[in-house]
Amino acid sequence: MRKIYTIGKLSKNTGVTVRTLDYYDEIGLIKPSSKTSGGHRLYSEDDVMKLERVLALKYMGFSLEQIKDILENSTSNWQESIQHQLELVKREQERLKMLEQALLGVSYSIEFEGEINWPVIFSIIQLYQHDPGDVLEQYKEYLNEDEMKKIIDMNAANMSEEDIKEWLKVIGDIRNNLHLDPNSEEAEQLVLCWANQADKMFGEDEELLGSMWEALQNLQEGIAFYPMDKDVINFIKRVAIVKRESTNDS
Amino acid sequence: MRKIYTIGKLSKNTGVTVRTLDYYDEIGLIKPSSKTSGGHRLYSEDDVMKLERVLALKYMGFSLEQIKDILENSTSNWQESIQHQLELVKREQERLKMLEQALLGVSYSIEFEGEINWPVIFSIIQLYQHDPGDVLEQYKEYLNEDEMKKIIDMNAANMSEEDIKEWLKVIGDIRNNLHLDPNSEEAEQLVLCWANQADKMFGEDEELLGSMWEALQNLQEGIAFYPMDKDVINFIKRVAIVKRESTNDS
DNA sequence: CTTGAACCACACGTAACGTGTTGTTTTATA
DNA sequence: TATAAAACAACACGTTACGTGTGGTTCAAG
Repeated sequence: MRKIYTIGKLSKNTGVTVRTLDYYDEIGLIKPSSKTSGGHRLYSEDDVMKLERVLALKYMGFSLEQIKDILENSTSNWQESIQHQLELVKREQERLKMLEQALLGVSYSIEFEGEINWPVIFSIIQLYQHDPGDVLEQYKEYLNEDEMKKIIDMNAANMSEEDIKEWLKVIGDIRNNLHLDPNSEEAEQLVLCWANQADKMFGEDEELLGSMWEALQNLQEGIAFYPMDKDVINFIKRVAIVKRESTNDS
Repeated sequence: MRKIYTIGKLSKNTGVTVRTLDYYDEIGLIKPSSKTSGGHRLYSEDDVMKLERVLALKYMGFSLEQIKDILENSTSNWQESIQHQLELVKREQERLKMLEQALLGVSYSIEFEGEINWPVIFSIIQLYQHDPGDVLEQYKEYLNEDEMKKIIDMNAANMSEEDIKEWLKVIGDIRNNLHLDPNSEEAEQLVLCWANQADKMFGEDEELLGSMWEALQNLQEGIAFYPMDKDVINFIKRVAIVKRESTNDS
């Protein structure tokens, strides 16, 4: 009752294309165990089993060369191979997480600026090109471990879609009005909005806000808290100084 | 003060290989804006800017063809492209999550069976080849919405590494002793261990355990709760029946 | 024995370059 | 200014896992 399949039947049964079987034969991965006198390939059930194993390993992300190696060398260390694959998968997941964040950032940036702002995009990408832990590395002079953790958590989970949009809108408004006189009403209004939003995000943790602000001020370039760049920070600083002075005067 | 770069200088400044710039020139993505009389390529600052944009888009996961299209057609819809990329990234993340689970499953399987058990591997892969929601689809006759959710949560988070290993060990033990007489002491002991572990996992929710058990019994093939297959389930069932009868007898 | 379907073998194409070769241009040094 | 060294251009082939297409051959049904 041993079944024998022609390449076409095998293809239909497994969903693998004839060309693929052709290729596997060509690279010596799955050679049919017999042939007709005319040269047509005949696959035994053993061959079918091997094909299924190949497909399983392929699904697991191994290359055909690795699969060949694994199936031929019975001495090969399975656990090692699989742990290696797991490592790769985990790294790729990390990369994709970063990438998703970056894409979201770019999307927000376009939505709120109305056009492509390349420097911002570069900054975002630069920001996400390293590990998530490394992103805050630049602030380590100003923030302690505890504060860093809080900020990471805040970025990841605590902020809702709405919060993010609000935050971006506020900063977008500031970016569009960098030319405003720091003494003007409008400028003060903008910074007030910003301060409110910042308070909302940082909650009651005034100390954290203070440390963060100090860190931001000393930033040389790049963006800090997503779309805030040096220009925005300087604008806020200028307006704040003006306000403090006028408060002192009165 | 307009700077002009030879291909080598540009390569050093941007970290892009000469061959890559060569290729970008060849496919018309970045053509140098001038050349020396001898035919050497000279890149202007505009070219450098374009290169940086290309690199940014490449990081975002676009193909060179898409990039060409995006940069050439200023009418192109950025948001659409980025949302599309986001979709791709999310799908890929889903896939990798599944893959990670499958690899973990295979790893556990090898660890506890000591060798490669291909049917188990096939089952695992089959199990994770669909959406996570679809996995439990086959039980929908026996489980209600609520119960399904509980099980999904349990699989994902509630089980620690230790729990999983315990669970696998228990089932591995049963698999290795399927030949035991259902009346024997050893068999009873094995099933007792299994029941304890199941209780631990399902907590006090006896009802859920009941529904699940019913679902498992009616399973035709494949694996249900990771490494439990029909053989294991039948073994447990047989032992349980023997035990119940002997309890009734006494 | 014919005919249509299945099959084999071969070739070229894909994406984004890496690697290597040969011949030419530029640059630095004597 | 002559020459050697470095940089460069242009081309070709290789990579992965097949898809697509072609022409000739074999198989299975009638």
